[in-house]
Amino acid sequence: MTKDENSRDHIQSLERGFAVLLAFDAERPNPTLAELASATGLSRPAVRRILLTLQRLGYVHGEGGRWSLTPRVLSIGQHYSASHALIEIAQPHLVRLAERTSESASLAALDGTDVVYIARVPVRRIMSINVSIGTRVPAHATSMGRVLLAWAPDSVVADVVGKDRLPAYTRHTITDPGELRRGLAQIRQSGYSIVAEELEDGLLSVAAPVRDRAGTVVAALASSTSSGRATVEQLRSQVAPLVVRTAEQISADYGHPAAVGKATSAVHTPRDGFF
Amino acid sequence: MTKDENSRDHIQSLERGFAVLLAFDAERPNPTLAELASATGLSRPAVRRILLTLQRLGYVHGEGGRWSLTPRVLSIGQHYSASHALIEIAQPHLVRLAERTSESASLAALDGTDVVYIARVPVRRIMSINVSIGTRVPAHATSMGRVLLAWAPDSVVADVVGKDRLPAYTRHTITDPGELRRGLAQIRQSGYSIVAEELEDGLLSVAAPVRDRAGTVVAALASSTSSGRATVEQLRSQVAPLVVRTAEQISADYGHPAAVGKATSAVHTPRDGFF
DNA sequence: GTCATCGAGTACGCATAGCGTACTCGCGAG
DNA sequence: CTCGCGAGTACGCTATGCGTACTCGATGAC
Repeated sequence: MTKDENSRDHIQSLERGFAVLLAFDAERPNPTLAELASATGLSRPAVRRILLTLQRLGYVHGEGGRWSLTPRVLSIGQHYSASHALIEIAQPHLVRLAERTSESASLAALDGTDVVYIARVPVRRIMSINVSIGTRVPAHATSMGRVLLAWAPDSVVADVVGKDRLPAYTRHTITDPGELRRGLAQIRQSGYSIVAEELEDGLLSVAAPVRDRAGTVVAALASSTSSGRATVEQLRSQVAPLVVRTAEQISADYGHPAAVGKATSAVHTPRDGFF
Repeated sequence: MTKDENSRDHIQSLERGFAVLLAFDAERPNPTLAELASATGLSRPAVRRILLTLQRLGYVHGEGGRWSLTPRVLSIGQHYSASHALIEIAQPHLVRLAERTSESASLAALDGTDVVYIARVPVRRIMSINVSIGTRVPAHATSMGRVLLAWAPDSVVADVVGKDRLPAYTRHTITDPGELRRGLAQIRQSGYSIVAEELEDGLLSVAAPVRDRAGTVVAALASSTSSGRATVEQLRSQVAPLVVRTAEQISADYGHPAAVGKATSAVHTPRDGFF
C-alpha cells in the first residue's frame, strides 16, 4: 500500500494468518469470528478463511461460534527446541542447578530488546507472572538480559540503550543508558550479572553466559530467588560461582573449548529416596 | 487441485508458510533455501518469499545462505498458554507434586491420537527423548493418554483404537483394541491409570483426570518414574492417591465443583533452606 | 407478538497477490 | 576453464484471495 511495507517478496496472507493466531490471548481466549476481525482489523470473510485454514491444519478449533487454540500450536515451538541442540544439552544442567540451589533455573536467549526463556526448571513461584518457555521480559532489567547484552554486537545494544531513558519497573530499575553501559562493562569483567529488584520487587537473580563452539555468547543461564530467601551478598559469594561454573559446563558440552577443569557431562547425583 | 483438498475457504499461502516453518527440525536445523524447497516440495522462489516474510515477522533468521528459527517462534505457544487459564492454575500444583514425589510432574491434553505436554516440572531425565512443553507422544501407550481417552467422546477413541492393531513401542505395549477398551473402562472406575514400560523400557507413570467447571475431562496430570526407583505396586499404593488428589485440587481451582474435602489453592510448604 | 440488532455464513465478480518458468550471477570443485 | 549448483531476479499469467453485499437465524427489547 504505502511504499515497501507491502513490497514484493512479502506474502500478505501469511502475515495475516499469524495476526489471527496471535489475536488469541488472555483477554480473548475464546473469541468469535467478529471479535477476531475487529482485533486484527481484517474483514470478516478474510478472518473466516484464515480460521478454516488454521482449523484444517489443527491449530485452532471452532465450536458454537467461538474459536480457541489447540495444543498443537505448542508443537510449533518444538521445532525451535529440536533445531537448537543447546536446549537439550542444557536440560540436565538446569535440573542439577535447580536441585542444588532449591531455586528455579532458566536459560534464555535474546530476541530484539527482549529476553526469551528457552528452557526452564521451575521450583517455586517467585515472579508475579507465570514464567514459562517462550515468556518474554525486557532485557535491560534482568540479569540474563544484561549478560546477553554485555557480549552482544554493538548494534543490538544500541537498540536497547538507544533511548534517552529506559523504562522502569520498580524504583530500582536502572534507567540511565550510561549507567547501564558501565554495568555491561563490569559484567564482561566479572563474568556474571546480579540484578536485584529491577524488574519486580523482591526478585533477585544471577546470570552467566553460555557460549558456542566459536566462543560467541548464545544464551544466558540464571538462578532466581526472592529477597526473603537470600541477600545479594549470598548470591554473589555462593550462587554466582555455581551459576558461572554450570554455564561453563553447558558451553563445554555444546562444543566450546572451555578452560573449565574436568567439566564433563552431567554426572547426576541423586540426593533423596522416592519420598 | 484434486477435489476439495484445495477447495474454497482455504488459503494456500498460509498452509505453505507453516510447511516451511515446520521444515526446520533436528535433521535440518540450519537449512539452505534449496533444502527447504526440496523438503517442502515448493518452488525455490516460493520458499524464498515465505522466508522473507517470516524474517520480517521475526520468526526466522537468515545468514550466510543458511536459515534458522529465532526464539520468537516460542512466543506463539505462549498464546496457547495465556488463553488457557488451566495451565497457570496447575503450575503450583505441579511444582508441589514434583517436590513431594521427587519425580517429574506433567500436565497434558489430547490432540488427535497424540498426547501433548502443556505444562511440566522436570526433575530427572527418565525418557530417552527430552520431554518439554509441546512434546507429543502416542496416546494409547501412556498413562495420560489412557486417562484422556477414558473420558473422551467415542469418536475420538475410535480414531485411536480404529486400527486392528496398535503400534507397539516395547514388548509390553497393549496393541489389542479390545484389551485397550477394557483398560479404559477400568480407568473410569478406579479414577487413575498406571502404565508400565509400554512406551519405553523402564518408564512408569501414573495419571489422573483434570476436569473443568462442567465436569468434562480437559487434561491429565501425571507423575513419572523409572522401574529402578519404584514398583507398580508402590505407584498404586503411594503415588496414585497423591496424583488423584492433586488432579482434583487442580480441577477445583479451575472451577469444578469438586467433592474433594478441603481442597484449596496451593498452600506452599517450603521444606528446605537455601541450599 | 413484532421489530431491530448482531453475527455467521455465502455468493460473486474483480484485482492482484502470488505463482512458476526461465534467466543471470557468483562460487567452488575438479 | 568448465561445469554444476544454489541464490537471487524478472516477468507475465492466472488462480488465488479479496471485499462488498446479500441471506439467514438467533437474541433481546418493548
